[in-house]
Amino acid sequence: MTANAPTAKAAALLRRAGLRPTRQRVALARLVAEGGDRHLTAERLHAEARGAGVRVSVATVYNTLHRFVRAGLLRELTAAPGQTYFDTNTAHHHHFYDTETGELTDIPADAVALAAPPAPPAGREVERVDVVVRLKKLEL
Amino acid sequence: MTANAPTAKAAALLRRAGLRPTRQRVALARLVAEGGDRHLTAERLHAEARGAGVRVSVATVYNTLHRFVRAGLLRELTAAPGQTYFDTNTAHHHHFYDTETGELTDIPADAVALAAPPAPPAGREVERVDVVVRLKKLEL
DNA sequence: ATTAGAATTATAACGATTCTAATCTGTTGA
DNA sequence: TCAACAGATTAGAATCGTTATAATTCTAAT
Repeated sequence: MTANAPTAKAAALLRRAGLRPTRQRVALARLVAEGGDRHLTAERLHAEARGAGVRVSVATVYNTLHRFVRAGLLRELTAAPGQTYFDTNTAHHHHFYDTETGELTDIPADAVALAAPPAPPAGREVERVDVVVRLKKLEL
Repeated sequence: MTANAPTAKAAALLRRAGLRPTRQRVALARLVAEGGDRHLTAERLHAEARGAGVRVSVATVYNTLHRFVRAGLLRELTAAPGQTYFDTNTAHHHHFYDTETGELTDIPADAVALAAPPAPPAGREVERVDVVVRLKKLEL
């Protein structure tokens, strides 16, 4: 039996990002990478990990998610108060936010054209531009 | 001595909005109206009220802010997790968000031109589009 | 004045997140 | 190979902003 391939890949990914490939990080990286494009909460990822038989604490899930963000593996996303989403799609794009369900859906970056906004104040530069299209129930 | 004019104005505003002009609401409405365009937190408004000698509980500040939002007197604003801002400028506009300080600054609506985004899913319509330009410290 | 309904309150509860301090693990280099 | 140190993980407590509860106090209309 050779070494587990997806695990080795995840470990390599972590090493490249300058993160020690611990058991927990490798497991979380795999769940993140293999889940396709989606908008994860810490709670959800924790539940998935536990469900997959990975022993990991909430604190570690939070720490790891934040490290992944700093490493560019995830993007933090604020659409609603009291819920931080982690977007596995790190490419430039925007979101629909359904105010009824709390669901987030991607909008391709090129579907939203932006004119140049005012220059940022002194000593600051634009990190990124987030567009959130808030959806409500259709009223007749 | 005639009746206090700003107080009477605030009471009339509340009545027009279908809200009973209680002592607390009148005081909060005055603080909101007289503070100019800004981005308030519940905590800040509570502190201002207490500082102005108004006896009001946090619960009432939250209730009142939400009622003001429903009445169109304020706009709720989500830019960072764990902090809900209430914008006294209810006109259509966007924001700079300073990731260092948490400070919000207005961007006029016409400074950001949007191409039509994809059609919303069935049964939904666009409530509004929020653009947040996230600022970071200038790197050399 | 009375009264009914609405608003306010203190306090407890809540969910999401972070902190703490102890324990464990991965890596390095002898 | 293994000792040792820095870094990572942990359970659990603590903290944050916010909301619920249930009793009390107002407001407005009679």
